[in-house]
Amino acid sequence: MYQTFLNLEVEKQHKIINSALKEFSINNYDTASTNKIIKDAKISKGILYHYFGSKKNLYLYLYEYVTTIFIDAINSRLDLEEPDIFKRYEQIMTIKLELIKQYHTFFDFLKKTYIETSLEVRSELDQYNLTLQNSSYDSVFAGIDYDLFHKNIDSKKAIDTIRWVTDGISDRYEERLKSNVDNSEAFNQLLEQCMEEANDYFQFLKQLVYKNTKR
Amino acid sequence: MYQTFLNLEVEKQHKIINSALKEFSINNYDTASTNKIIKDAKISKGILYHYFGSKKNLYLYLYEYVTTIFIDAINSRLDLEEPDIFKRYEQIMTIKLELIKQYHTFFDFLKKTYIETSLEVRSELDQYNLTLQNSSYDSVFAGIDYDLFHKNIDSKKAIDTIRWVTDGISDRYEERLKSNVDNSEAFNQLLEQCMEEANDYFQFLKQLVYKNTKR
DNA sequence: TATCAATTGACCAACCTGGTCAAATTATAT
DNA sequence: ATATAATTTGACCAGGTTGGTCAATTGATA
Repeated sequence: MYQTFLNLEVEKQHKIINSALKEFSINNYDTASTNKIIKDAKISKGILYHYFGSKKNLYLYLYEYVTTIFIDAINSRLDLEEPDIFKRYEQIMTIKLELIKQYHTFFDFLKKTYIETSLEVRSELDQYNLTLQNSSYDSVFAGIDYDLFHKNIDSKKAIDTIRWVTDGISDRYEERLKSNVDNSEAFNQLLEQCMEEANDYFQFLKQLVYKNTKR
Repeated sequence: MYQTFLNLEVEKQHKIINSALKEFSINNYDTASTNKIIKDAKISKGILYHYFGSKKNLYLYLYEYVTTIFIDAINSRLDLEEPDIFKRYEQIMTIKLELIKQYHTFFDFLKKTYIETSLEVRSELDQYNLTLQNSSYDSVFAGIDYDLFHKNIDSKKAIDTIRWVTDGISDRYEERLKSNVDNSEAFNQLLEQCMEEANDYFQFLKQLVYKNTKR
C-alpha cells in the first residue's frame, strides 16, 4: 500500500502531503476537495488515486504520518531522568512550541481530526487512537518524583493544576507563534517570552506545593 | 429589519432559528446551506429570504440573538455582592453549565463563530464583538476583594490559575453534559458531580492562596 | 525495440449553491 | 362580499462542485 507514493523523491511526497494537510485543515473531511489538493500540489487527478486509492485512504495515511512524526519527536527529545514535574512540563512545552515552528500545519490538521464527525472516517480514527493511547501518554510522565510535593498537598490536584496552567499559557501564545513561523527572529523571541512566563508561573506554583519552600 | 420575522409566533421563530443554528454549527459559513435550513425548518426558500434578505443577514442576526440571550442570562443571575473570587467562579460555572441544558446548540454555534474565517462575515463579527467587549467581561468580576489573598501571593497569577482550573474542569464535563441534555436526571447528576469536583479544587487552591488558612 | 510502470487530464453523472419571481394563499379593511 | 395588501410557496436559474474513471501519453528499463 502506498508503495508507488513512497518511491517518489521525498520533496515531491512532502509537497503532496502539505497540500492535502492544508485542504483537510481548512475543511472537514466531507467538504475537503481532492481537486483543490491536486491543483495545489500540481499533480494530476489520476496519479493521486493511483497513489492512495481513495480520498479516505489519503486522509488516514495523513493521520498516521502526522501522529508518528509527533510521537517520535517527543520521545527522542524528552529527558525521562528528570524527576521534577515542573521541569518535565517545561520540557514538554518547549518541545511542543518548537514543533509548531517546524510542523505548524500538522497542528491545524490534528485539531480538525479531533472534531471530525464524518461517518466515513470517524471510527477508523478512534480505532487508531486506541492503539496509540497505551504507549504515549503515560510514558511521557514516567519517572516523576511525587515526594517533592509538600506532605499536606493533594498531589493529584496539584498535577492537574500544573497541567491546566501549562495549557493556559500555551494557548495564550500558540496563535501568535503560528502566525510568526516564517519570521525566525520574532518566533524565537515569542518562544522565549512564553517560556519565561511559564517559568514564572511554575515558580509561583512550586512555592505553593513543593517541600522546602516558604510562602 | 426582520420585522415580518419578528411578527411570527415565537415557536415558529424558534424553529427557524434552531434549524439555522444547527446548520451553521455543523458547517462553516460558506458551506452551510440555506436549502438545508429551510428543509429542516419546513419553510419555503422564498420566505427565508423575505425574512432575512440574505444568508449573511441571517447569520449576523443569529449571532446577535445568541450573544444577547447569553449576556442577559449571566447578568441577571450573577450576584455582584459576592467578594470571594472562588464563590464568584462557582456562580459563573453554575450559570454556564445550566445554560448548556437550555441552550446547548448556542454553544456549538458560538464556537464556530470564533473560528469563522469567511471574508463575507468575519469583519462584521469582529466589529460587533468590539461593542460588546467593553460591557461584558470586566463587569463579571466587579466587586471582587483581592485582599483575601495572602500577602505574599501574586494575585494576578492566582487569578489566572483559578480561571484555568475552572476552565479545565468545565471542559472535562462539557461534552458529557451536552450529550445528556435530554435526560434531565443524568444531566443534573453530572452537573452536581462537576460542581462538587470544582469545589474540591477551589478548596485546594483557597488553602494555598488565601489568608487565614493553613497548609 | 518491446515491455511495463508512471502520469496525464478530459470526462462522467450526480448533486449543490444563493437567490429570484410569478403565482397562490391568507388576512385585513371596507 | 369585495378589494387590497401581506404572507408564503416552490419551480427555476446559471454556474458551480464533487469523487472517481480510463484511454492515451510519456518515461524508464532491459
